[in-house]
Amino acid sequence: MADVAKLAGVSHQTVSRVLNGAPHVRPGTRERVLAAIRELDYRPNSAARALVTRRSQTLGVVSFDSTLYGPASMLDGIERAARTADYFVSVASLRSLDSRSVQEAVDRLLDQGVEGVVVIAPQISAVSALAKLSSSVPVVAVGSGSRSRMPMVSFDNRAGAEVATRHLLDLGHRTVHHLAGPAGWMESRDRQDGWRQTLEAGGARVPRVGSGDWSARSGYEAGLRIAHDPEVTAVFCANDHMALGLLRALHEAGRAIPGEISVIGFDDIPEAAYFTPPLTTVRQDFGELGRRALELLLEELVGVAHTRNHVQISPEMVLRRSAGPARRD
Amino acid sequence: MADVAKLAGVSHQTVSRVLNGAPHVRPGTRERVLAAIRELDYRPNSAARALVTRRSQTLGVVSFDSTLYGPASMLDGIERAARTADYFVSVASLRSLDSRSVQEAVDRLLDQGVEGVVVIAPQISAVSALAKLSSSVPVVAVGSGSRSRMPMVSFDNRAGAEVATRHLLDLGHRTVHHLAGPAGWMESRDRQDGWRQTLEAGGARVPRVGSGDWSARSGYEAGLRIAHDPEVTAVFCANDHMALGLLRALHEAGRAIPGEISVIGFDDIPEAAYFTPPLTTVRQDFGELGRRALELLLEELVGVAHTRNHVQISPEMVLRRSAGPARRD
DNA sequence: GAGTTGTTTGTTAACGCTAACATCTACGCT
DNA sequence: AGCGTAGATGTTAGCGTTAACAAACAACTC
Repeated sequence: MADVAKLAGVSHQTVSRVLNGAPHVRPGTRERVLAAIRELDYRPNSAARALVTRRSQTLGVVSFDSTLYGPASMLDGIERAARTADYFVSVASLRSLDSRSVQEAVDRLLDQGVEGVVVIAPQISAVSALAKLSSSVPVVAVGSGSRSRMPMVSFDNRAGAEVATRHLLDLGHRTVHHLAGPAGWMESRDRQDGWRQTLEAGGARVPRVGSGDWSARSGYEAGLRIAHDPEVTAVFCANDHMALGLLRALHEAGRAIPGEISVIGFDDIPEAAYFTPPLTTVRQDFGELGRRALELLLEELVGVAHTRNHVQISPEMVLRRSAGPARRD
Repeated sequence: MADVAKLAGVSHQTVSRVLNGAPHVRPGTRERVLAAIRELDYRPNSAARALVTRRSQTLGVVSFDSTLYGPASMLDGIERAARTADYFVSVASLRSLDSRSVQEAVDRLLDQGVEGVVVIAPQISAVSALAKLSSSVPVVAVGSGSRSRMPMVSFDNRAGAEVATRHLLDLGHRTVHHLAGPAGWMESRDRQDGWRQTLEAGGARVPRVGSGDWSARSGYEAGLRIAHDPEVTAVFCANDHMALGLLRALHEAGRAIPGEISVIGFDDIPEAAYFTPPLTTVRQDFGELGRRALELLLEELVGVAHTRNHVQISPEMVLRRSAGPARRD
């Protein structure tokens, strides 16, 4: 910076002024400084700036399995939003979701000097870990739906489950089976609750729930178990991947979809439209979720009075061909 | 830090010494300092440290569409590897893949003071942008396969295409059609080259290639076009998503798979095993790829003599049910 | 023309840390 | 005892930036 100042014939402070767009710099001077900067290919040192301003311009994201479509999309949305707000994004992905790991990841980020943290951690344990995390910086959770006091943005999983279940009931199915996600996940719980409530409200019998681990494999295994159960005419799966596995198992067992069994998923992953048959599902806009999370974090950062601590986004049903009317026999 | 020093009754330099594990600190003193650190919940300021050491402990990753399974997995692999090497990772995702965007993203990262950059940028234009990028820090490209001088790690896409094509030929198919990826991508080009060479080596006719944009939708559209072409008995798709769309279109047209048409994909995404039918494909271990890229970057960072500038990983064929023997009629 | 105001620039002092050197102790050797 | 040596600690000076203040100058006002 001293070099630039010398070349432009001004003091280093004036250089700093043009860099930061401070007022009261004569246009001619500004030009000379800019020219010197280009000439020397000068880049301000962010560490020095961070040291004196006490702002790192960096936000942290801790993510669980960023290989999955949901987390990856949220991360993407967060990054995009952060960039437009002129922040950098540093990621820390978790190996496992116990509260120690979450703590550790947040610590790591804090050590780096992030100004705020977004946690993509849908497990109940993770959120409770966060709740007791006395962080020096704002933290917002995303993708979960707990009732904790922590700021968070999530989908209305319950409402999503309701429309899916209702849709099936309206199609004439006597009841709807449910393939839930793994225990401990907020999404699993809320979707299951929504499903159950809808069944009860509709006066339908509530069958035993199966559960998987979100993977297609686990959906397949569940499918094997129910394929020959004549009771089952409609299944609401907690996510599309499991629905895919279920479809596969049903297909192998020779069951017609939706002729004999209707299936609805959750997420609307890009592939869902090309399953056999194309999957009726509940769409979540993960990118939007990430964006909103960052928005909320930014608000906390500037200390806006808590307008709204929880943001909920409504899911939207996508009708395709895997769900149809119940057979009248 | 001064507070810690005072509490422990030592100088700030001694605190620095225990923080950095410097030798010549009496165990008793170290204990007192550690206790003071815990007591005050002190965290070293990374900006100050970066300023004086000139090392940010941060690596940058620029990624194209981190929503896709491949990039997301690589990012994940990179992050994990970076963490074990005690680096932070900062991400910048691109909107588009023109050379200006790449330039911009790398600049952004550089402004932040990263010590090195991994670019997940499979487009030819991106790599050529990198080549002329005179960066002050090491850069490695990943997932591509150009012949440029830039350090990079990639899959041997050509070899992958060869085994897939050969497999189909060995199954008795007179020739193999190809559904290529979009123009401008290194993966598209290399896979297509591998396919073509194998056909030529086997004395088979080289049919016209179709091409998609990696999406299931584009695969579906291509499928619609070839579904009624009796010439087509085997298709090698440049990725699994397009294969999924193709499968769908073929299914709708009533073509039996693999009875009438065999299909092979590329990537082995987690869902591939549950397609209808389960997809024979070529597996890429994206996580491994990311890890290796980081390894290479780390080597550059410590200035190891260029042992090997290009790392290539061999893909592996995964046999499932979508490819079978040609009908003898 | 002296005082007042506003614009433009420069000077100095941090920010929190580590590197380099300086100092002080304890110990062993002759 | 005197000296050298190594270990343990302290002191000082930066790293590159911005904040706060100071100074110089121009343009007004009355």
